[in-house]
Parts: sequence; structure tokens; C-alpha cells
Amino acid sequence: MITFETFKPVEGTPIYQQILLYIKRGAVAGTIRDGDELPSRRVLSALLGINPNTVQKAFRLLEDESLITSQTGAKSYMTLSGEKIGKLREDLIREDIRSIAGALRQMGIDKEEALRLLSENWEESES
Amino acid sequence: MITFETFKPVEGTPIYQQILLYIKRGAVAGTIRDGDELPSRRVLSALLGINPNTVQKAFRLLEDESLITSQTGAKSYMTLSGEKIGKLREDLIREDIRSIAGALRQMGIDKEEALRLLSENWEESES
DNA sequence: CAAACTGTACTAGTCGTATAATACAGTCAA
DNA sequence: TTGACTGTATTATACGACTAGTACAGTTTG
Repeated sequence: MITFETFKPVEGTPIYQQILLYIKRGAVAGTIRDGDELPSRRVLSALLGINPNTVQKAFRLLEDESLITSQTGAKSYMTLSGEKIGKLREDLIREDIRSIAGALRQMGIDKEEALRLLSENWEESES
Repeated sequence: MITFETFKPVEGTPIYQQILLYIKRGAVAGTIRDGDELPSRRVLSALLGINPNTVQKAFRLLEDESLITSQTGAKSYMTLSGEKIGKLREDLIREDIRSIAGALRQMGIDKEEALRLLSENWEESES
């Protein structure tokens, strides 16, 4: 059962997108595996203090990407493969790197300084 | 005069916030300096193809942070100081690093691998 | 079987972002 | 001084994210 214990929604980005990212990153990290059982829409929404429809939207999008399977009346499960995880990892990392590199470049920061900044502030930015 | 030539709005985040970031990052980079003249609300909105009210919202927030001064009837100008720029630089970088570090950590990526990924993909992620 | 769960669907409302149109007051230069 | 520009303010509309409540069909378990 996927727990969502470490899920802390942030304001500023849609919650359903944050749920999507939480699942995808968990899959890449290996903490979420193929066949894992997902909490029901109602249970998860109560746990997170959000609306069931918001959870449903996130789960529907996950199903659109074939990362979970849902069936009326039954529980939902992760459907992962090595190929899917590899794609996820590549996509997520590329997007994250593109984002930070663009931001730092706009501030006139070059590659060497970016590496130094990331190295110096890595531990400091614990969640 | 600040040009906004390299400003490309992205969908997914509010445009007024992107304008804020564009100005702040330019100030940190040194391409935007104290006393620089800002385009008028009407001119900039026409240039970017967005609504004047959206530009006004961004400029109002900049004035709330005392980064620009506005006066009815007259043009608006940047009001920067070394101290302000230093604060901006620290805040923006810290937030960016926190964001990428959190994302990569959620994917089970440690500091060494993060540095390697950033180094390998820095050039590739040109805007 | 029956109760308690599951996923799914729908309507209605709030809130923030963004647009559209207009108005008014102050500055600046021809 | 006059006209063209500035900043500022107002009202109305549209849309997506999110909430709230309800309903129905299918599965699972006692």
C-alpha cells in the first residue's frame, strides 16, 4: 500500500499535479513498485484533507499514462515496467535540469558556479 | 530602456509572476540596473500580446517590493541598490536550489549523482 | 445475500488568473 | 496650452483549479 506519508502539498501548483509527481518520483526512486496497491479516492482525499474529485483527477491522468489500472468497484494498482520507469526518470530529470539551468542562466550564473552553488546548498535544502 | 526581448512566457505559471521573475533575474544578472526605464504598461502589454491589467499587476507587486517607482503620468524606473540585489540573488538562488534538490531527492538521487546530472545536461538545456 | 467498500459521473459554487472596455488624473514635450 | 503619452481604477466576462454534495454501478467480504 502506498502511504503518502511524505506527501506535503505546496500552494502555488495544482494539487492533482503534485500527486502525479509524487507517484512518478516514487516509481523512479523504487519506493513505489509494480503491483503496489493505491489507497481509494475517498480514503486518500480524507487523509490529505482535500476533495475526492481532486484525487480522482490525478488518478485519471495516471491511468491515461498507463501507470495505474482502475476498475469500477475494485482497488487500483500500479502497473509499472522497467521501460516505463526509465522513460519517467529521463523525462522528469530532463525537465528539472532544464528548469534550474534556465533560471540560473538568466541570473548570469555559469556552469561552474551553478555546480558550486548546488554542491554548497544541497544539504541545507533538506525538506 | 528594459527590452523584454528574451522574455518568453510559458504556460503553467501566471504571466505576472513570470514578469516579476524576469525583472528580478535581470537585476541579479546586472542586465537591468538602477535607474533603468521601464516600458509603459500599455506598450509592454501590446509588445507581449497580453492584457494591460496583467502587466499592471506585475508592476504593482514590484513596487510593493520597492524595486521600481511609479508616479501617475510619468514613466516608471528601477530603484535598485547593492543590498537589494544581494537579497534578491540569495532568495532566488536558494529557492531554485531547494526546488531541484527536493525533486531529485524524491527520486532517490544523491548529491554526487545530482552534480553529475547537472554537469552533463547543462549545455543541453539551452533555452 | 447484504453491507461496506470500490470507481465513476454529474451539478453547483468559490477563487485566482487573465481578458476586455472604459474612465480619469497627472506628466511631458511640441 | 494642447495633445499624446503616462499611471491608476473600475466593471464585466471567461476559464481552470478546487470544493461540496449527491448519485449510481460494480466488487469484495462477512
